[in-house]
Amino acid sequence: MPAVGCTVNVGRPRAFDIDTALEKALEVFWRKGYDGTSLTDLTEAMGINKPSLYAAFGNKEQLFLKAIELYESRPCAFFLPALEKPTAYQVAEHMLYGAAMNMADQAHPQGCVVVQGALSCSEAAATVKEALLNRRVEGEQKLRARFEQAKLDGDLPASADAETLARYLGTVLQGMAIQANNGATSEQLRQVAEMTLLAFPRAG
Amino acid sequence: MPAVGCTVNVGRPRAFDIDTALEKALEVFWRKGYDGTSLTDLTEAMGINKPSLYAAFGNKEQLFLKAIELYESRPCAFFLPALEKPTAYQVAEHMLYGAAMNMADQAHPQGCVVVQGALSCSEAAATVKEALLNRRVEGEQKLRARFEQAKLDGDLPASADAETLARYLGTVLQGMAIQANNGATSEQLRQVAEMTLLAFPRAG
DNA sequence: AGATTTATGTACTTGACGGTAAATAACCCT
DNA sequence: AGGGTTATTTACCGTCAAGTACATAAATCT
Repeated sequence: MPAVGCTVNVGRPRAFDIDTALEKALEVFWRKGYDGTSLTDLTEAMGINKPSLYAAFGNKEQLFLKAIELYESRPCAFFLPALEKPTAYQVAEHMLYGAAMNMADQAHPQGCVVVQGALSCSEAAATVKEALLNRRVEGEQKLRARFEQAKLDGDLPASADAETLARYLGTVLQGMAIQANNGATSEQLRQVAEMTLLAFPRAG
Repeated sequence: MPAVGCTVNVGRPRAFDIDTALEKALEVFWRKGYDGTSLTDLTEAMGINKPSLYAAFGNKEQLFLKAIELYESRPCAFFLPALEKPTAYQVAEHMLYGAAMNMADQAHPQGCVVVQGALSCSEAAATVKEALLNRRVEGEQKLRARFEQAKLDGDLPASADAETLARYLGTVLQGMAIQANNGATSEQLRQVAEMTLLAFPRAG
């Protein structure tokens, strides 16, 4: 008897790597959005056929949600480390420069799948739209919490409005996603980051 | 014989108002995006059936492009007047406050159809995606040209980088569209506008 | 009044969509 | 070697997509 609650090595082995397949799916969703991506787009990119996709990922919606998780853990991995920088200004700095570098990176589609994956969409995409919206809002809440902490730490003036700072930063970051779609380069986004920081309070 | 080159009043008259039908179409495209909008969505919102839609507007793509023209002439009418303000700073000010007011306005869908109408989309939407991208880039070029003029006028320092200023402003404006989709209020966007202006150079 | 012209309503075509049934293939375990 | 289990392949389902043919209705022109 195999160990309980453990995936046993029984049955025909999967012929594809589930992680690289998910990466491929993410790339398609990123370029085409949820509504714009068909199952045929997905299966072609992933190199598998539909029953394999459904067996491994559930359905289109669940596949998308899993792709988003992958996105946050890898292509968009600059976000969380930036939060841990010692001062609010450095947090903003790393976040903005990280985004500038990342969003125009030619190694993957431009922009941010959390912004552009299901912004305006059909009713069929309502769930994923909501999921993306929540991620955007949560990201900003994390920024806000970080800036509240910075006020306690004294590296933001007590008069600073953490919520507005977070929203300002979120606005620029999300705007950068559109800019990257417009064809802006990393260098051009870096200049935007620089300007953005001019409005950012420095010391307590 | 009727006047040459003039639409004559012959045949059964159209039973719907073509402008209000276009307004309705714009609203649907705005909320659902190009890929997310079906002809059924359109005909229901417009109160007509498909042959009338095709006779009046060509097809889905042409209808979308006409809706965008309407958008720029009406819901997004703050853009061009802002360009005519006397100084670069005032241009930025009016643009940002106009956007803050407009994008979260509950009288129509939130955000900006030029940003969210076909950001990530299917190949079928390639033409409209391109059209929207061009509009975004052209808007920024107009800003840039206005700021170049401001340097000549002396209300921007000669050292100012008109292109970067325009891109910074474009980034925030486009970011505001996402924010409005996130549920941000006009007041919250106004605060973002205020912060944005802190980075904007004032006098020569 | 009758011919002409244009819009409308119904019904249809073709193809793509998301999703699945059933048969077969490849592995592990005893 | 054979049974149990899981993945793959092929073919399919029902639905809805965009777009259209055709008959009919409502106006103008002569």
